[in-house]
Amino acid sequence: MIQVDPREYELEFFKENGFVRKQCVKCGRYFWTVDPDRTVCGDSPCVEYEFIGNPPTRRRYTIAEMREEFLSFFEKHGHTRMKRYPVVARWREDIFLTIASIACFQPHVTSGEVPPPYNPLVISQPCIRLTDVDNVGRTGGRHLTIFEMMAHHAFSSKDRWIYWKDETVRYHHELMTERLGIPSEEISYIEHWWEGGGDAGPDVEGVVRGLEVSTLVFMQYRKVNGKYVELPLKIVDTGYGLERYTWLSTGTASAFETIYGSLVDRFLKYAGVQKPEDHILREVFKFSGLMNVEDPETARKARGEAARRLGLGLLQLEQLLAPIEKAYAVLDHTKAILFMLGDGIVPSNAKAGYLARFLIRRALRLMDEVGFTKSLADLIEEQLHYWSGQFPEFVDSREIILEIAELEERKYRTLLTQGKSFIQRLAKDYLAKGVASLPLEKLVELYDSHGLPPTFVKSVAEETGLKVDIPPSFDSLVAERHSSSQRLAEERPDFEWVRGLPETKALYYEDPDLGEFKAKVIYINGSYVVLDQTAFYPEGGGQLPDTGVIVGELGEAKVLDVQRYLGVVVHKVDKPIFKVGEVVKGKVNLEQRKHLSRHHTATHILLGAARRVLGEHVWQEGAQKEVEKARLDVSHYKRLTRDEIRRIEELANRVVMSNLPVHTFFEDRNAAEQRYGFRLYQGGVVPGRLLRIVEIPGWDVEACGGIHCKTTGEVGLIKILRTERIQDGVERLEFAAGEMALRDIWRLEGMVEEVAAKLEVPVSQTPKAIERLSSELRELRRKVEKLRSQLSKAEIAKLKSLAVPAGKFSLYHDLVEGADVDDLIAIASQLAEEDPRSVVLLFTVKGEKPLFVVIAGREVLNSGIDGAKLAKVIADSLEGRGGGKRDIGQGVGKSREFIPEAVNAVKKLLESQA
RNA sequence: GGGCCGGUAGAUCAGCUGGCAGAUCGCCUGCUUGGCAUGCAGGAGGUCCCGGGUUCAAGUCCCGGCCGGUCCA
Repeated sequence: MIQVDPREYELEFFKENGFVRKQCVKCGRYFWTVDPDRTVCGDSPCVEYEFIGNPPTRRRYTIAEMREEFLSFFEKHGHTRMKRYPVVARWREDIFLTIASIACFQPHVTSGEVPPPYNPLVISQPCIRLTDVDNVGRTGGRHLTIFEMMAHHAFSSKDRWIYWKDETVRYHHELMTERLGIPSEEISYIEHWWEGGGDAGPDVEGVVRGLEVSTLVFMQYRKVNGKYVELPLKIVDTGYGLERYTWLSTGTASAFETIYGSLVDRFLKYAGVQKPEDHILREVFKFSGLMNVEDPETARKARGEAARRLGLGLLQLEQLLAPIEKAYAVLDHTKAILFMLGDGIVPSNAKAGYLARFLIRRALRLMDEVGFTKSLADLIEEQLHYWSGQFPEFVDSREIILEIAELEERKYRTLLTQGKSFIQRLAKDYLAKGVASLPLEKLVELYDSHGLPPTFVKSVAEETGLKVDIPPSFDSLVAERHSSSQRLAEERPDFEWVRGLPETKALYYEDPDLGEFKAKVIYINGSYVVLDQTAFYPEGGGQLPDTGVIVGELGEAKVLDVQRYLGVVVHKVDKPIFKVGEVVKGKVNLEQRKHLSRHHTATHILLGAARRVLGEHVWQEGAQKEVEKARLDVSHYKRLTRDEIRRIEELANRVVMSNLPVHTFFEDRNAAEQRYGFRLYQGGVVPGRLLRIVEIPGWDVEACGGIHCKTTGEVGLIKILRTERIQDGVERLEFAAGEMALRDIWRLEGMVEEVAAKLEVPVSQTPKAIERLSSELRELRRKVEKLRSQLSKAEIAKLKSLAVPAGKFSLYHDLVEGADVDDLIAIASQLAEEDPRSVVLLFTVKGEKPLFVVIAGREVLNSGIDGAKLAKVIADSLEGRGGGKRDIGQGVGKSREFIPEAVNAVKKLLESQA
């Protein structure tokens, strides 16, 4: 803990209103209060939840009422009310989920690069945090995976001062006391230091009757190499827990009754769970502030105290609580899943999609443990209905949300049934081998590779009789398997040297058809040239860079690569023939540029088509535009059907034929976000205050730096070449546009023609011809099979009359021309079985070399001569190689001339066994 | 993005350290029965995912690809 200057917390507001600074006798933290007699901070665990059954507010609130109370309060105080952001943080590359209201404004607003959309502003932002997932349900609602963080934010700079600590606490206090009616002396402000995501600052935590309801953070430092550097902005980052405020106002036993109202009883009914009496729950959850599931000791203490007061045994109490805790967690998880799917996350084995799947599987597991009679989709539908008044946006995507939920449940069920039989087989194997308990390594593998949780493995395996121990360190063992996997970052040339150069004027934006331009060389670094302006498009947005030439006084140099760094365009040329100050002429390969821009515009058209055919959950997950072809990765929860691909293709080509204009323009980030929403960020994170917008009116709008056609008609034919599933939940469309599409059709045509030529039929008859060919092949195979067995029978009959005596055994041998090894094996094995006192040695010839198979009868085997031994002897005589095992020997020799020698060798060997 | 696991008959899967491709269910035929369920006997059904390589010999080992699953960030 760092030493914080106590003056950070000395606010005018505290002084004016008679607050005193005290140190909690229990936890030692400093806090501010108007009650001079207070000795404890008022937070749990120093006190229990005193608001349960005894709310301090003037009246009870519902979630919707509390949210409105908060938003309108700050609106009245000059804050602009903002719409919520999605729970999936598509505008950020460092986190997948929106974990706090301030996350909406990071990194561009908090860094000072982009001004906030409104200042000051107020928002109620749904947030998802999976870090406390194990606590959900057990702590009565203190931990939730999904919650709304109500917040007022103010971003102050030297030029524009909004407000800072004093006003923040004033607002907070006024809301608590005057609006909600909480007595001033019940509110404590605990001094605290906050750090997160590299930013830091002092904060105070607002606490009432044991419940921490708000955190008021004053972000003002950035931590660089362990030192605190002042930020250009002073940021008021508050967090008011909507669910906690509402809970505080109702004083129900747990927060779940407050948040989910009528849903609680419905879910309990579906689960067949009898709710423990209210006084029991109240006693229990009064102590939930003490609990942290990761530390079993705290849980034991909290539950122990509740059990003592209730006069129950600890075990008895835990058993009583287990089902309802799980039902509570299901309530929470299904809401979080609704928001995740509703905001467009497609469950997957990677990225944000994985988090959705993780939570879905956890919900299903809990549902099974409690015994829910409804499906996950049913429960999510109930949630959708329950929240539809406050979040009407989910109603439109209802069908897709439910379909995904059904699909995920089905996948999970298959995993379990298949996993179950897999574990049973495994258990039997181990038991048969005399192993009494499952090796730990196998347990880890079952989870890591097959997704089978250790508790599940244990219950299945122990039914079969195999013991399973789950060590407490299980999770870290899994982590260990993944520790050696860091990939090296892709080598990129270091362009740090451009720092300080003026930004290059981008002629390619002003006129995409500009092929020739004059410019001044302003810097040279080896083979890298920087000009004052350029028409060469640098690589970006998945679009490859332009090529062409730069002509100077000493001649012409090819442009091999073009990159942009800090607004400076760097041209890599093949010959360093320029000097600073020289005026040069650039010539862009417009032919190639045209292909790239067709592919780029086609990508936008296709994305719009995919969204219309597949649904609103479709997002661009990646794209690349090359000269010959391009690819677009989109999120979707199942494989594309042929029909869907056709419909996308058809729709896209209609847009082409409608010849819509393609508008490109720069717009202020906030204005663009308000106007078009987050759909803008298809290509990923885009920095900067101004966004370049590419709009195909009525079809698609994206923030995109690429070069586009001026109308959709210029794109020409769009042809999807193939689709590929690059990971669960992401489909890749490979396509070509314009001339390149034509070329691909030619390529396909060529292939069909080639096939037809080889089949010697017209193109139109190729399918039939192939069908005939393959059925003929099958027919012939059968015939060959039959003939072979006839051959074998004949050979057996022939051999029977040719037995050669060899000591007390006999030897059958022959060279079967035209047979292959499989035939020899069939013949030999039957003969050897019929005559157990024999050895069968058969040859065939492949090329010049003799192949042999040898099989010994049962009694010969008993005498110690087996296939392996025989093969060795034979191979030696043939000067070849061979081997085998007891049942069979085979090998190859150098020349067929040695065959008699080999036969002799075997004969001698048999005779020697007198 | 990375790790791990898997792909064998219509389905579920065996197949060890390379050496004759299997089991169960389902399907077909016959028998048992008044009919059905069942039972018994027989039978059909295979590009061992694809392409290379190693080897006397590859479902098995190695490399590449395709497809599926799963875990982690």
